Amino acid sequence: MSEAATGERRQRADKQRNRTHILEVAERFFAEQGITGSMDAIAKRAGIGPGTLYRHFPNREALLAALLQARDEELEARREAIRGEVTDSRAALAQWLRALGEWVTAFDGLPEPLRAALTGDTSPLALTCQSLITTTEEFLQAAQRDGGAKPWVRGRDLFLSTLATAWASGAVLADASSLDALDSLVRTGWETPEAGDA
Amino acid sequence: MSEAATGERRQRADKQRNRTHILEVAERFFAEQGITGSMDAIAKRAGIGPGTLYRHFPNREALLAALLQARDEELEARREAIRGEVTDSRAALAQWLRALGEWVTAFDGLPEPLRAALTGDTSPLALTCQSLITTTEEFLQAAQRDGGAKPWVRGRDLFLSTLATAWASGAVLADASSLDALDSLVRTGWETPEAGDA
DNA sequence: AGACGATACGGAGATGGTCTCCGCATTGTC
DNA sequence: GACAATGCGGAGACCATCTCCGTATCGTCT
Repeated sequence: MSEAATGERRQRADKQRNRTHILEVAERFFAEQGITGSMDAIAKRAGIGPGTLYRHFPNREALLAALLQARDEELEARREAIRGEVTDSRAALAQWLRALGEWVTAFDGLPEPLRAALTGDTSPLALTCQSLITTTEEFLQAAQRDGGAKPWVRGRDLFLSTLATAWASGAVLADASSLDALDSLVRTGWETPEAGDA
Repeated sequence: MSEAATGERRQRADKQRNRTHILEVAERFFAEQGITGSMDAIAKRAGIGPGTLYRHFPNREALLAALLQARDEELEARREAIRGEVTDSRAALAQWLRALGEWVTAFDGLPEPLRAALTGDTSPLALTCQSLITTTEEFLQAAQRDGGAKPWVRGRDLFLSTLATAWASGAVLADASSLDALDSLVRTGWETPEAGDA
């Protein structure tokens, strides 16, 4: 009864094996085809039946949430790196937002369910979003204390902006300069003017 | 051969009747349910078969494009009103962007296909987008001539920002202040600082 | 090792959506 | 009133999501 401590029976070995295998396959699949690809196709590629896929992850969102949780750790590492290396709080916020932007562009179409998670609150993605907003809030507050960011801006708004920019960037494949333009548009929005700015 | 001038045969009366009827029904439907609602449901509500719907509009985008073309006229009227009434070019641009933002929120989910039309270029919505970008460009250039907008901003980027803001605003039902926050974030991006600003 | 209960798997199929095809009805003309 | 030409309707092909249950596999207990 060693598993009594966790209150749950230990799960079967094949189940665990299947779960990690599904995640590996889904990660490649989403990276290649975007997150709207057919679920049954993922099951087929993983060599399992649709029933098995859906027992592990009851819908696309749940699968996505599990995938992102793994990627979350990379982002946390990035956060710690920025905290350790970047002393200027304004630059730190900028770098964090950049990291966030890259993270959210990992899979094509990812911004959509993340935005939905902000309203739906019942989504398994909601937790991930919340933690990202919190981190953004921390960087933002530090920058605001040092006068590097405008005091009325909120972390949630910056997160939404990042999401929106990533969403829009799906349209600028042929025109990468638009992405930079949007980024700097937003950045001008939260940053305080440098001394000597027009 | 009075129709030879246009190069086409005059279409049957019932066809024309059906077309306008479909448009009326679809407009209400999209306004109520958002643009992702079932096409067959629209046909049913219009009292016609799906085949008829698809013969008039081969897909959702085509239907949307026809709908927006009608709404386009309202927006053009708005544009002329701004041109006539607002003398300050900076304020004119701001008002135009506001009108654009409202226009694009008329149907829930509209930003998505509009963004897609910017890349796909084969979309029937591409023309509409292009004309909106052109108008934005005109207001922007006027503002830039008068020193009211930063010279490096492009009309296309402002249009994308408006789209992105409208997209994000789907997430802020419970929190309307976020929408204002995003708007002002973007506005700070393109506007030149007023004299005496921080 | 063997047998038994619990657990997980697989895939057939229910449901719902997009879009097509073709026999039939409606229209406009002579 | 008859005859092309044109448009209509809806059955159904196709694809996606997600469920259900008979069957296979696993872990355990003797």
